[in-house]
Amino acid sequence: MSEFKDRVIDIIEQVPYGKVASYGQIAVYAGVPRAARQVGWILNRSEGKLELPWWRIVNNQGRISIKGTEFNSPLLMKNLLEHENVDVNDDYTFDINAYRFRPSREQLKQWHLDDKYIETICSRFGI
DNA sequence: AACCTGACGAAGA
DNA sequence: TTCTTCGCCAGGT
Repeated sequence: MSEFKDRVIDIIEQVPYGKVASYGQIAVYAGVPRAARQVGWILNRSEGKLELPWWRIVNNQGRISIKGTEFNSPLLMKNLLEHENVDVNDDYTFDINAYRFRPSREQLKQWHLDDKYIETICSRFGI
């Protein structure tokens, strides 16, 4: 779990300004396709402790789905995204595909994933 | 120990 | 299209 967590954190740090990635996307890049839930768990538990662009990680439906803690809230997340020119609707939805982070093949290779797996990802996300 | 609950999401039915 | 199931797995009760 520790290795997976390290990978998740490393990848999230690389989601650029003005872009977003889904929990499932991060899980895929970290090498465990169905661990979206763990990604959410890691973010939830690391809030306030790590310097991560946590507001750029959203659900795959294009909706802000956090509940909110003393460190964050859906509104704060919305404001941070809008500050990066991501157009978020009042109901916390937005066009995720318009802003989705699409790593290059070079970037995917950097995350120590085997070539076959990378091909699967590329075809799935159209890279 | 058993069971529940998530900042999730793909696959079936 | 909407609803359920299940993978994933740490923490709480």
